[in-house]
Amino acid sequence: MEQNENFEIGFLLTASHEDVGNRHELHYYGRSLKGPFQIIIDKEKPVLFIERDSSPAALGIQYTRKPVGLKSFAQKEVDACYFDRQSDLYKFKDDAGVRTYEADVRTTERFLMERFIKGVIEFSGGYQEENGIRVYRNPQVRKSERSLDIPLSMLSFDIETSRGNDLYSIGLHYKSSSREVKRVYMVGRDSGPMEPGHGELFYFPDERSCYLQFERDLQDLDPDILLGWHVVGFDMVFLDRKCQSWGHSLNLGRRGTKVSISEKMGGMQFARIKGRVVIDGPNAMRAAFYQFDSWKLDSVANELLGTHKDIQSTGMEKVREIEERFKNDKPALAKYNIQDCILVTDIIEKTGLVKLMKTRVTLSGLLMDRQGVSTAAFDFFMLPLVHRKGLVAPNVLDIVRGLQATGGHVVQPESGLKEHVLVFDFKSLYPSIMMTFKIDPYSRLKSEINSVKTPAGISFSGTEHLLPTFIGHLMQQRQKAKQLGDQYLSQAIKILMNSFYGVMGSPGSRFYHADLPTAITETGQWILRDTIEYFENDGHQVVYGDTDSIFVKIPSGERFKEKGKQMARKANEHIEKALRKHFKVESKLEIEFETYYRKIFFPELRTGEGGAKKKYAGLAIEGEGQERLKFSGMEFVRSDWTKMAKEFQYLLFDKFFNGEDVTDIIKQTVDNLKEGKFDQKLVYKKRLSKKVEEYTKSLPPHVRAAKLAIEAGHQVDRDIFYVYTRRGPIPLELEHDDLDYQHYIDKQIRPISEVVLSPLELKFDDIITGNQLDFFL
DNA sequence: TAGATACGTTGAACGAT
DNA sequence: TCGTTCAACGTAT
Repeated sequence: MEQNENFEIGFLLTASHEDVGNRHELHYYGRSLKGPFQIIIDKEKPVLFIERDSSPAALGIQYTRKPVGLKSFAQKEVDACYFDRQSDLYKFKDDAGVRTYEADVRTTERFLMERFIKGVIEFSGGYQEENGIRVYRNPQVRKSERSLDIPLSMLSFDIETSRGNDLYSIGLHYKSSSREVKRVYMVGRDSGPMEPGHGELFYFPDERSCYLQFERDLQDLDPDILLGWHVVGFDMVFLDRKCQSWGHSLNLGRRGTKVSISEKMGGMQFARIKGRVVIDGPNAMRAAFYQFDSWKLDSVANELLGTHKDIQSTGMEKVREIEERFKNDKPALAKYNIQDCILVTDIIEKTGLVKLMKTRVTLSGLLMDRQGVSTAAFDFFMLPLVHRKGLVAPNVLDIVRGLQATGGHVVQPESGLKEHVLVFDFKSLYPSIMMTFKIDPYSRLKSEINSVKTPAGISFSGTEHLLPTFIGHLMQQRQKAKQLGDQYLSQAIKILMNSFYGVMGSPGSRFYHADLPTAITETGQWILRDTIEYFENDGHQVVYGDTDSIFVKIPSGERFKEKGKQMARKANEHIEKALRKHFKVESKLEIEFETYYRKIFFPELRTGEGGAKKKYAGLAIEGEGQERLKFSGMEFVRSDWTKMAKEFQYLLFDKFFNGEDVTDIIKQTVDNLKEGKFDQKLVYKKRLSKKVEEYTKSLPPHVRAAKLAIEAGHQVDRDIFYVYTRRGPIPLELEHDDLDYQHYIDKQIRPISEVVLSPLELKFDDIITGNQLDFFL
């Protein structure tokens, strides 16, 4: 314990690097209990590897070539080349004319991973106070065994602008464990304060002085996290352009450093900020698997917090209202502005997103702004370990794609209604297959040592492996987290574990090899088929299955919970025996009883014969015996069907499962539609996967709608909302009084109805025209 | 600032009538 | 006008 006394423990927020003259510096920013700190390392040289027998062209670049006792995956000896500057390494990689290895590994990450530092760092040494922050140059650093949950301060901001290029105001909401600040910076003549309780309002004669005060205050508050809603793509881009026009730069980083904004693929913007993590609400929430019908701030706030924005209108109307308030009621605009900032803070706090992100950092080692780059997380774990096994990995660009792997096995169900069906699930199927058969990139290379053969005939070393041990630890840790009720840790582990299979199967990873995903999925297929066969031999009917799940019919009158548990136990015993017998491996698989459906319905394929895969609706019995309708793959769960259609499908199946007449609800829905009662529920939503101009091969309805919206001067982002009128698809932003009810009958109500009508031998047209009476005559 | 494959459905586009 | 193919999207796992 004493040895810890000189070491400070902190949490890393950002990492960057820069060539300073002839040196290369790594810059880490973080926060400890003593406050924010910066660590500068200038003793870590950028490195890549080249084959021993290669002769790089002379480029006039200084570097040191050294033998290091490492080999490539193909067993070629390599030398390390150390460069003074990162730019020299890049030039060498591109122009030296020799194959390089690991030239694309970031030096900032290499430094951390080789020391097993995952977000939490211990450091010791002298520091200098610069720009109000403690700066350590080349301190002693080491990984930490201690856990650290340090509170981070957040600053949410939002700008209001005119339709054109005028800045109206900037709102700021700062929150730390000890302090809260609400301020609005407004351009224009003093028009009095905000309503009491909403914060301070300051006026400035021009945009420049308004922004500069905001920037000074932000630097003064010095938050760890910058928050906002589309804050990068809108607010920062706007302010950056303004700053440029003033000959200034957007200095929102720590120590007054500037924000650099770059364009990603697909037109999305990315902001690099030293010392502060940017959390852009919608992106961050999507990355944590949140789903909302609409990602507008108002909708998300409403669903999550039950609150509403001060201005609820959207599009042109909203802009007009903002302009109106700016002209006539600046305090009201300020109130709107600050409330948006606060909403974002509240949403992020409510979701626990920061806590989840921090937890993910401590598991993967990737800092907060790199979460979601699964390949990088895999590198962070794997690279230091393969180095210690004497190997270096290839560059990602040198990876060649092999044969595409097959996926999971899906059973085609018989269509129609079934009763008393139990669903069994393999827990983390792919990770447990990797553990059972010791599948990872390293064990593939060492397959001749204590070979284990998978059902696909691909071999791995049963003893020389790295990932299976890690997965084992993660699974244990997850179990513990669940017991302790730590949902963030549990979720973070799940995300990480689930990424391994995808990474090994992606040519975007340096550890890709076609044999890895193939071995995993084909083993999955073997196990699923074998287990289905087991259930059938045991006298049960298997009605459906997909990848890691099996749907089994049981006789009526059984106590389903006991029956399910007992069947799962016996199936596990069977699997254990089967894997030992066929492959001489110890099973790490676990199948468990998941759901009891008192009734479950598999629809007929609309395009083809037989029951559709990946689609069903069921009446599940939950814990205390409550009934619940569940839908999988059906229109009810699809975001591109209208609200009317989804509500209709729910009611329809509710009746259907309870053996009630379904014709009434169908007729009623059509009548209500025609009477205009659903006019608010007829909106389609679809994603634009590329820019509108790039749709050249065909012009689907949602793109036509988007085009109209853009022509009318509306801003269209990722999702387009539209309705069908007698003129065709029209974006929600434009006039749409002439709704085409016949379209909605034919394209929404009819297909959903027919799924349950055809097994009842009823015809949709007869029902809505009233002809179904003939049937009873 | 690249995790995977399997699958169903819709409507446009296209070619043959 | 009809049947077929294909682009596009969203979903299950």
